[in-house]
Amino acid sequence: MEVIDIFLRKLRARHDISEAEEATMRSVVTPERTLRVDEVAIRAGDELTESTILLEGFMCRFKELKNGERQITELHAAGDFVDLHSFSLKHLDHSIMALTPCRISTMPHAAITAITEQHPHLARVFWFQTNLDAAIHREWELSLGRRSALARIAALFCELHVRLGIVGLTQGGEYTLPLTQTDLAECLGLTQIHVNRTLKELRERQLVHFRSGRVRILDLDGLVGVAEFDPAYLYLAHH
Amino acid sequence: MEVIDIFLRKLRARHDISEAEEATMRSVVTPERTLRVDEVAIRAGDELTESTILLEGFMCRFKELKNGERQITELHAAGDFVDLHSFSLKHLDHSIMALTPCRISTMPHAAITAITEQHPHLARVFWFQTNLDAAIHREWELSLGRRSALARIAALFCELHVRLGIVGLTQGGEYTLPLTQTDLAECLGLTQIHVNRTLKELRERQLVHFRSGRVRILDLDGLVGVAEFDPAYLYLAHH
DNA sequence: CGATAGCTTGAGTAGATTCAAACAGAGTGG
DNA sequence: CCACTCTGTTTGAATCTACTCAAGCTATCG
Repeated sequence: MEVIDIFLRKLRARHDISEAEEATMRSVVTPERTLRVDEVAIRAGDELTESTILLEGFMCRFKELKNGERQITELHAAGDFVDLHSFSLKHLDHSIMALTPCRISTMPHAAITAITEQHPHLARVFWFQTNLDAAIHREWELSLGRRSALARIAALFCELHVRLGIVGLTQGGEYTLPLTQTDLAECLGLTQIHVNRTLKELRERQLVHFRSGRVRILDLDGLVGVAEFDPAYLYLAHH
Repeated sequence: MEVIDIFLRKLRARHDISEAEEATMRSVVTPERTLRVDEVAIRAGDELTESTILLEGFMCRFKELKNGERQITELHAAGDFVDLHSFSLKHLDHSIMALTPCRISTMPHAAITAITEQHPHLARVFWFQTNLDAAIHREWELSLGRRSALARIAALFCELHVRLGIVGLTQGGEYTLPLTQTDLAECLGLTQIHVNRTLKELRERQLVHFRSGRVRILDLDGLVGVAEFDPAYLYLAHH
């Protein structure tokens, strides 16, 4: 499979991308490279001149407090433009790291400038993608601020089920998610221990099974109900 | 004072805006109108054809759970483009309401399309503004997920001190913030009662006073310390 | 086979919530 | 002008969700 196919698949889940636009993007991406587990790809504050496209694996954006506590603010899956926002921000207020081994490619900011000036539609598509990240942030704020631990985990599993489904990374109600319970805890604003207990409850309620890096949804309706999950914030309803 | 001066002041805090760009924006904004307290200006899901600029007062974006619990995901102050993201999203996943009486103006999406195609620099400025909202969302995720109640309130007061300072709405360490404790609770993922107790503690520690809609910072360094507030996420340093 | 990372469980605790009640201030109508 | 109401604030007591500390378990890997 060609390098950035999965990236195009993600864009096409929400937009019509022409052959010409596709060709333009293909022509400006750099050769892929790999990241090790826990490798910090982008450090808060660094001056950036290119944006990263995730082709395989899971990455995350995170912020930290002085005591070492970490909050993951968004999970990234294959196909995501993980730091497109650095194009206009120039440096980031947070860091981005690999949670699993990853393959990535990049798009130089100079190329993005050219694209946005020559392809107004693509400019709006890119802008949309960063707005989508913001929408995910807002949904996570709702989880962190108001959802119970049980609903929080349920909502995260629902979100990933949809997002991974778009790019063909689900098998029915199952998908690979090679994160530790500690990683999940850092997404959810909980402790690893409480995540463990809550996963047990989700399992006992026959809603979802999380084991050795794989999510098996046993009762999607039930899970959606517990989470009060409404996928509207993922903006998939086509235009 | 001219209608959208405060909006331009906010943009100019982070970007150079030319006379021509200013003139273009002035020519496309609609006459101002007012909102009552608690008036929902934009309802989740509505098809939108214009974006709203807040000229005076406080508004918020929020999401709700079925039991009526509400999470405010961002506060908006005078000068903010409260739903610029609706330009590319077309409808929103959340609602936006007035927390105080407000004066607003709007910019039609058709005008924004024209601006972005004819003024590439302004296009990037607008994109930047939505990325700034996302940065604020991320910082709030950190608060909601990892900060204690005390640090959370402190961080919010620090953020507003900076954001209101940009547009000239602070008087030294003081500013007007006509929100109820319930409003604050909905920003912070806490109950009103716990907000009340925590405000008391901030007062007793001589860090900040919040009373009848006014914030008086007594010890800015102390407040910043408690919050671990780093204004980097507000992107004021460079252009 | 020991070392390490990750998962599981138990016991005790703390931070925040719920429920309840009272108080303060602003606005309204008799 | 006072009684009344409404909204918002304050405080107390009891409770609960999630956290901390501690220990043991499991699987993997050199």
